[in-house]
Parts: sequence; structure tokens; C-alpha cells
Amino acid sequence: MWISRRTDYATRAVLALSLAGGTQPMKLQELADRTAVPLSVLEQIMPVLRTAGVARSERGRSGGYRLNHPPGKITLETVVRLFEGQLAPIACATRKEPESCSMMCGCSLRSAWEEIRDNTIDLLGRTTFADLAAGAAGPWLDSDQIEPVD
Amino acid sequence: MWISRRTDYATRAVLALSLAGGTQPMKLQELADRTAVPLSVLEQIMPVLRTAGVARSERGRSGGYRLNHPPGKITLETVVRLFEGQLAPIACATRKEPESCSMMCGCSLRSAWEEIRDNTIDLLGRTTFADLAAGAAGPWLDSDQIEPVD
DNA sequence: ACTAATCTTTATATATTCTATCAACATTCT
DNA sequence: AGAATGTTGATAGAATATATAAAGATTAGT
Repeated sequence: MWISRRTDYATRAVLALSLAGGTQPMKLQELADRTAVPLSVLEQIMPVLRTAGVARSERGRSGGYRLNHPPGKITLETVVRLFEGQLAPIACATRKEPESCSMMCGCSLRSAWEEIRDNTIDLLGRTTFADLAAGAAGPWLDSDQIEPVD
Repeated sequence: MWISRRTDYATRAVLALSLAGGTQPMKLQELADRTAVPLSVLEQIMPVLRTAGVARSERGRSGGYRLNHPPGKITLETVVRLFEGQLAPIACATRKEPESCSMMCGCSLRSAWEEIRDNTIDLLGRTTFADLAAGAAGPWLDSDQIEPVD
């Protein structure tokens, strides 16, 4: 239970934008409705995605968000890392600057944590939002995607 | 970064007891020294392991803790679950009673979270403390293990 | 019996993080 | 000019994690 609400929200938002096609920007309000994320929270999350180059925004009356790259170029790892930081399950097993172990033995637990870390990163890195979009189902795919927003 | 301090401490303690052999109980104070865990925290952690049947204790002057089963019968999963609860990375991907998804589509993200969950549980379930003890190295294995405590 | 050593249990304080909301601001289009 | 939209920063509230301390219960040894 380590994926925070924000990370959950962010991945939902990127999936929603992936499904939308990107021919026109999607408003925060609609994104909030589709992903069931509070608008006020999206207001904090989307700028992070924008700054990281994952999404792109337009302001003003016909503004909104769209992806900055094709969904196939955006991995789950990219988005999750933005909000979770280190993906190792424990500080002594990070790839960069692991915290030194204060235990009185060559602690073999670290190998186990590292293996979990590698499995996790591998899967997140292999999964693109094109994959996720292909696996999605429901109301969006049929009509809403084409229907104009206004 | 989802393994809490308590879980870390608990796994260290079980590893320490695994390395000790179990011919005599180990005092909380010594366990604290070997694992670099504050004694006051071990006082909370060890009863949990005891109640769960992982460890067994003896009180009084020559008391202390030892494992209740051979290390090969105790998996990392058992200990981690005691302190972390659900192992799924997110509430919608638990094996029992997953939280329903409020998103407006058949959310394909869940499959990814489930895959991470399964990888993680599989690895934790396969790893016993006998495996970990075999991989350990350092001062304990040479002398301390045999040396009487008092 | 008494005492000392040890585990047991409970209460509590502190810090940290997470979550959500709101308000003021900047930009764009009509 | 005005309305709709994204941008930013402040903040409050809740939940969780962590550590400490104190009082109790049990056992071993004398």
C-alpha cells in the first residue's frame, strides 16, 4: 500500500489523456470528472506533469491539458517516479546512495529488498500508457472520446 | 519506500534469531544491540511476533526470545504481513476486498498494480529466513553465535 | 520469602507526511 | 473589457509513524 493518492491520481490523469487522443486539450474540470479526482488536487498534480514534460497545457478560454508525447513513449515508471521518488521498498536498497545498514551483520535482507525493487522498476518501465490505453474499457472508448466537450 | 521502520526492525530481529541458532533464548537487550534497533521499540515489536507464533519467549532472569519454528519454515512474507498488512501497492489491487475504482473507465491500471503485487508477494513468500541466514556474513557467524551471552 | 532480571502492556508525546481546500494571480479568447 | 481557464502558494486537518517512558507480571536464584 505504497502508491500514494497523488500518484494514483496522476496515473489516472495520464491514462485519461491517453484515451482522449490529444486532438484537443482537455479541461481540468473534465479531467477531474473522468478520473474522479478532486479538481483542487488536480490543480496541484497537473503542473508537476507539465514541468516534467509529460503533459502540455494551454491557458485561456479554450485551454486545457494534453499529452506532450505519444502514450507509447510514456511509461508508468516516469509518472510514478515523479510523485513517489525512490521506488526501492526501503532506504537501504535504493540504487543511488543507499542508506548504510547499521545492523551488526552483512545484512542479507537487502538482497531481498533489491530484488523487489528491480522487479517493480522493471515492470513499471516496461508498461507504457499505450499498453494501458489498449487494456482500458468502458464509456470513454465508445462515444465520449469523439464527442466535443462543449 | 514502503517498508516501514517497524517492518525493517522485525525482519532484522527474526534474522538475528535465525543466526543465533536457538539453543538458548536471546535477551531483548542483546537483540537490540545486534540489530541496531532501539530497545523500547523492540519491546513493542517482539510481542507481535510472539502472538503470531513466529517467536516464543521466556520470562524471568534467564528469559529471552527464540524462534518458534526452524528458519526454513518462516518466510519474509509472514513477517512483513504482520506489520504492513496488505501488500498490494494500492487499495484497488488487494486480493481480498479490493476497493472499487471510481474512475470512469474499466481502469487498466489495476492490472499493473496487481502484477507488482503478485511479483512482490511471490518473492516474499519464496524467501525463508534460512535463505537469508545463509546469505548473511559478518561478526555474528564466527564467534558471537557460540559465545555465551553472560 | 525476597530480590533482581527479564518480558508485557499501556499511555503518550512528537514529528512527519498526506490530503484537500481555498484564494489570489496570470493568460488567453471572444 | 470580461469570462474562462490554467498557475501558484498558503494553510488547515487528518492520519500515520516513531520513539519513549512508566507501571505491571513472571521467573530464577538466593
